[in-house]
Amino acid sequence: MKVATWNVNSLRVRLPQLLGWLAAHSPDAICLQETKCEDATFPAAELAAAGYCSVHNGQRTYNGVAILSRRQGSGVCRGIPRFADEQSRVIAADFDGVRIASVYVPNGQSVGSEKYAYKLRWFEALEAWLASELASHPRLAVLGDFNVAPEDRDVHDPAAWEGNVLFSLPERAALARLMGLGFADGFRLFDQPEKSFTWWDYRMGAFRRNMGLRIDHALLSPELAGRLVACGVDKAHRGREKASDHAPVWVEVSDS
DNA sequence: ATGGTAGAAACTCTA
Repeated sequence: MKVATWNVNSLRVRLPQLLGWLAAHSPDAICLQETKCEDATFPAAELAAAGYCSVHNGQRTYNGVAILSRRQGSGVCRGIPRFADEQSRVIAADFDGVRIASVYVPNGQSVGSEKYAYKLRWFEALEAWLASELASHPRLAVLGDFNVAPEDRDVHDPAAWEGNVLFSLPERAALARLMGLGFADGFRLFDQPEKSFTWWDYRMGAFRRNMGLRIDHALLSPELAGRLVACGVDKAHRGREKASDHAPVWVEVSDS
């Protein structure tokens, strides 16, 4: 079973690239973030024509998460239960005995801002929810844009980023606590190229200079981690025309 | 030096 995650930065703008990626990689499921559209304008028909079912938690202009899948999901959950949030940042569903969650953690804007405080509160709610999800779903995969680089090696220039949003210690601690529930970082279960990132700013020629951060992650419950056979980043996408500022990340889980 | 670019939407916000 191949599962991917991709912050598409507008689904309608990125639909041609998404359809191309699905045709080339044929994932069983893909988690999307920043669809930036309401459910009413979600391109379900075009995706169905490409062979994918979809579930969406959308909103106008900002945010928006979805899961596309070869087979129909069940038990769809929109948002973090019992956490009041006007922003559409979570959707989860069951696919052939695997619980998949697509998450879009708040960016946080800048350390000390109101949006940063919201990000830290949001992480606490996510952690509490995922603790109960882990207890009820042994095969749980949480994929998405976490907007946090976990370690120095996940940042092109850790000294320059130290203390900045996406790499500040409170954010890294929040992600570490969440991982402490028992999740594995799928990317680090395998040898990876040095300076592997998943996001590069559109500005200042950041991609050309590989000035990136690894902030998109695939977290696996212990049972799924034990079945993981590969994980990678499709960096090639980021160099193409009309690319998202994020590259797709994918994991391959053994079916047996 | 607080820049630069992309997207949605509506003359500005978010990332």
